[in-house]
Amino acid sequence: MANIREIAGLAGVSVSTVSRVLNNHPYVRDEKRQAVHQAMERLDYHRNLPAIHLSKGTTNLLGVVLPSIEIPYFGNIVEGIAEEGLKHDLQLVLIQTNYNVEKELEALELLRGSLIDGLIFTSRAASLKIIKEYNPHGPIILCEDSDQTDLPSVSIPHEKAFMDGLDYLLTKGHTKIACTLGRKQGTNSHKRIKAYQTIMDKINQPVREQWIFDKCLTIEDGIHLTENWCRMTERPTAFLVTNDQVAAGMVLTAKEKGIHMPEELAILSFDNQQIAKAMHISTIDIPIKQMGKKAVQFIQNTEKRSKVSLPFQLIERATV
Amino acid sequence: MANIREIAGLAGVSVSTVSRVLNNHPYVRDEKRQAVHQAMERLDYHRNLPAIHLSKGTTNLLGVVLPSIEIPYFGNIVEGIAEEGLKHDLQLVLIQTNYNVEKELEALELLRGSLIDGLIFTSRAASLKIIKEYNPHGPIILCEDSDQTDLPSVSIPHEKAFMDGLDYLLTKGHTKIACTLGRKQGTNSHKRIKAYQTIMDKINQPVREQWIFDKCLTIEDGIHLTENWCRMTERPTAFLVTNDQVAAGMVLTAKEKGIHMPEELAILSFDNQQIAKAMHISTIDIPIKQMGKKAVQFIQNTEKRSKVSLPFQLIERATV
DNA sequence: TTGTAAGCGTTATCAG
DNA sequence: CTGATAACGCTTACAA
Repeated sequence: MANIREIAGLAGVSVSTVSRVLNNHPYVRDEKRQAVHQAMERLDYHRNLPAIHLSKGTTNLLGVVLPSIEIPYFGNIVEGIAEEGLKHDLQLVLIQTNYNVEKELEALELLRGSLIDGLIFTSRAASLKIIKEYNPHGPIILCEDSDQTDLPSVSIPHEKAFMDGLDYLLTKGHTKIACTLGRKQGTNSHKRIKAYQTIMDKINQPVREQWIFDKCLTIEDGIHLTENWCRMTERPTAFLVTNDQVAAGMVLTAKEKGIHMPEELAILSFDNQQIAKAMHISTIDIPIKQMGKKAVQFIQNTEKRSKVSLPFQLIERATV
Repeated sequence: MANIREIAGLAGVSVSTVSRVLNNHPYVRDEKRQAVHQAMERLDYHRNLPAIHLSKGTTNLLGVVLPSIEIPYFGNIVEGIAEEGLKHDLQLVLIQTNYNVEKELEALELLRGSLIDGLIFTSRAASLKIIKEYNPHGPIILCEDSDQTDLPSVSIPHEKAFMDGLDYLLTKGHTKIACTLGRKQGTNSHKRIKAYQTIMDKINQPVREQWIFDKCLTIEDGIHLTENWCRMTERPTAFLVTNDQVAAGMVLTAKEKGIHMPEELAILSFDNQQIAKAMHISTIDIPIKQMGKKAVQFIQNTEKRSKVSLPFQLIERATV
């Protein structure tokens, strides 16, 4: 693999000149520029990225932490990040964690080790305190409804959205409402739980712990949930669930069991993916891709606010 | 950011010694090792990855080319790659292409530029000829049912699988069979088309070009397809479709329109994702994750064959 | 066991 | 406009 020095030799110029033409600097006489180009052609020259990275101190690589790529929500964020990243010539390094703190630390070490210029957490298990310690090494963006302002964050207002969802169920006559979460420990889930408690208080309903279902993320989970619901002695009449996948699983199973929807069982979910539209599931639209894009804009310093709150929208369909 | 030289100075040893303890080399007296560790602690030392990469000539970074992360099939492959990559301490660099050849070339340039040690094409638009040219710069693996042997490939035997699927539809009494593809130009699609032609010939049916639907990948596509089907003058009684998403869209719409399945319209798909099970869709299971894993094993030289053919399995459910 | 020194391939400063 | 030359931070012969 020819290097810049060999090019310089063959072209009869100095390495600096070669570097200049490589980086499209002005102030290079055209003859020399041509000579360099020819030499590069002749020796089939191609730049060595790690060398450039070392010399420059930056890599144009962006780290993305996500629990699992198979959960559409995260896939969508990545899609948004990729789309916006493309504009800024950024490549993505994916760190799949399954909410394993160790893996998240590895991602942070990539930042500290200067392999990536910035890091986006689509979700996290590690504590904010730890994450913040890495901030000096590069921008870190959180895709969550965060109250702190040390780290930029982008999200919809989950508490408000969850309250709106519950209110909607209320107006439809439901008071016995259950809900599901993806991961109770998450920031977004905390907001959702808070909203749940607020509304239950407001309508003088007890907060039944067993009506807050944790770890519900997939169609499969939705199926089990409906089966579960059938066996319950005291049954909620409505569910506000994690995402459209869970809702889909619930709806499919409910239909099979001849459960009347939405009279007997109403379901409202989050995300508004294709599947929700196809199955006429009432849902709260989240601009997921947009979140990814905004996150990149934070990295690029295009976005100056420390917290961006994106709009959500309730979509009325057939399941409520 | 402290570097190896400063550590050496503080610890009273040479840089080589520091490097040795950094890389767990033997032949370092314990005292010195301790001293180095202390110095690293004191100066909060952390290695600089690009420097290591430049020096070593490798990066432990693996490139993954995929059209879109939102198509579950590709997401699954990536999941498999990530899982297996984890074992070998590989990080993933994602290159989303939307079948844009330019983007694929960029990925190949990352390989040539020594940023990634290997590259996996989960699918491709670029010609084999071009891709092969980059092989000297690192291993390139194709996730497709390829006939060439210059580049390692991993796939199910698509022609056989498609024929089996068609045969199955035949045994169920269907002769007027249509099919859908994700992208006609793809290698896998070619195999599928070939199988389609073979079987249609065998049963003396014409190959109706308008019964081969291209660009069918999503639930939405499936919905349109059924709507389309309703308007057709001559209707197929069965579809062998790209994937479970398309099938799901078709089934949902068919049910809404009161179309009798499988009598009036039978559907067989590929992949066997959660949604297929949930909706009782008959499908041909593909070990997608396994494909990703095998691809990584190729990169790691764990797999010596040039072509790996994985088993598929027809899953009988309610739509045929 | 340990140290010296020569890379790895660029960029960037500074003098001309 | 151009060229020396010193970084960038680490690995790895080779010697000792």
